[in-house]
Amino acid sequence: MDSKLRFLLHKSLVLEQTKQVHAQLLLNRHNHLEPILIHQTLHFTKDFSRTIVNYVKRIILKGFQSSKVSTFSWGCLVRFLSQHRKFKEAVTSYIEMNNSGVPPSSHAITSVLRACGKIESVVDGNSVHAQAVKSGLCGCVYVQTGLVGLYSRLGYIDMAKKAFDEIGEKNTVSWNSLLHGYLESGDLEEARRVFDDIPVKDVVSWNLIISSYAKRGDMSSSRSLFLAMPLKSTASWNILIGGYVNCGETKLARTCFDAMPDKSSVSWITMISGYTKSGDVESAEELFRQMFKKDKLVYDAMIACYAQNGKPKDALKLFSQMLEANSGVGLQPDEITLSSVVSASSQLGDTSFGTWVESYITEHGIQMDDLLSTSLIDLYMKGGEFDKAFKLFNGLNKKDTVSYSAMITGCGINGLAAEAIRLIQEMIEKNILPNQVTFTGLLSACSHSGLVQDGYKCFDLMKKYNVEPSADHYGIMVDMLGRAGRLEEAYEVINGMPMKPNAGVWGALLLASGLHNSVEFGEIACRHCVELESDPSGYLSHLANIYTSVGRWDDVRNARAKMEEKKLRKTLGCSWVEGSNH
DNA sequence: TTAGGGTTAG
Repeated sequence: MDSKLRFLLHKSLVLEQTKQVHAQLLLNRHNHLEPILIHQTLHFTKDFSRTIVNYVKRIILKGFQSSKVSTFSWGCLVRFLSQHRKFKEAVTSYIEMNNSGVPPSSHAITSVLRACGKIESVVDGNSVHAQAVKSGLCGCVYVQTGLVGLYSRLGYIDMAKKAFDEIGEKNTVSWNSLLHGYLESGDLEEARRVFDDIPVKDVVSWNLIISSYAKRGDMSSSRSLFLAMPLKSTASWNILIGGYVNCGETKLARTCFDAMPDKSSVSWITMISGYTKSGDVESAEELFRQMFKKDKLVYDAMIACYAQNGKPKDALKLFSQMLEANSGVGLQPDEITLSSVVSASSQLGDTSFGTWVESYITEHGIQMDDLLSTSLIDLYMKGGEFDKAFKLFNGLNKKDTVSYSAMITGCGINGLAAEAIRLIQEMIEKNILPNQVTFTGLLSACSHSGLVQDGYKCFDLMKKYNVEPSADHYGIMVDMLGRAGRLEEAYEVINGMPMKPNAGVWGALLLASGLHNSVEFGEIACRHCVELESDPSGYLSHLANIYTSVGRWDDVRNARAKMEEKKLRKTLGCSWVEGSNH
């Protein structure tokens, strides 16, 4: 029986099988095999699964007879969490292990050190270091290398160097961790020296240095090192692609993508995100379609692509496909998926979705982080559910420019100008710098509430914080002055613009001219709008309305005739193009 | 030890 079970345990198990085998173990009183079951299950689980974590945790918390076994099992769990990027949970589980008096294994220590580095927790990192010393595991190369990695990531390069020097037999990983430290600290010269000193360079050594140049936007150095390296891994290619994507060189990125021999999921995602940034949704879709096996991150990337490029309906459609287990996909969304999805529903103005997301989060144990909260804040503010928005806002771990901007924008839409002004004052006091988005929200708050004085003040504030006003910001100013009937002033603002006014700016003046029946400014604004836009009928009809309001019937007829003429020309143009195709 | 997915406007 024992051997049969052991055989079963060597196979890859999905949760249902784990449960069955576990039941059999218990039935046959083979409890001593539970740790192996845990190990195998976690070892073979490719995609992160919360149900598996919970299941394993239940077994562990029940307790084992020997502390050695407990150490082993906890180590497996902490490593699993850290490997699947659940760093906070890895640290929490490690602490839980400590609290139950189980001594750490070197596996647990190295995994938790990595996690501490990733979440940049100095306090936790230090206490793990102290424990490693106490438990005598500091002589282990892996643990020592883990310490180099931790301090490198935390930015304590001197500590990293010290830990590195203490390693008796340094392996390439130890060297790479130190290299990483110098790269992180921005000391390229020393990094280069370390790189040259590495006795046996592996792909990671090369990849680290290549990626440092790529991150700096120095693609020519990155590329020449890439060409010089002896054996390229998929990661090397991906770094190069990512570098080009970050510089906006989508075409060069695509060339690399097409040239690389073995594409990984990362390659596809990087390329899709490149198209997302350049706004080329079709190309992203094409890649997504071509992908054979789509993992969760690819779905995330594609949903984000839709959400970021003004296609919220497509984002939600893909999200529901992702959830559908019977379509063969059935992937679990996490906080990252949901933040895009919430953003999409916000664009559609569907507040009810926020409630759904919040209950989904509690039901599935998803951790709500600041980015997801921010997208919910945006959603609730736009839907006028201020209490919910403020509650989330006050609960943020770290308020930043984006979350403040979401609040201010929401205030702007709902006419809460005073609140918007209070918020920007608060953020400035906290040294959180406003950006273009913040000011768009703030100015439109003033505009919607008719607070011209405050609007000017806010506009001046832009200079103070080195935010270059865009044409849109001028547009809001024009809108604000125009609504207040100060058309002359609005026109002056347009003439004072450092850039060419766009149709939005002139459109704001035209709208205001309509509100205040000004033929003079209406004509000027309309003329510019017609020049700038391919379809002028809306502008012309607006002008016609202004003529109507002051009883200039000849002009009304003229304007309408012009509209007909343009419409006709457009139709003729279209049919000519169509005709030439045949 | 390297490479991939997220939030605010228009």
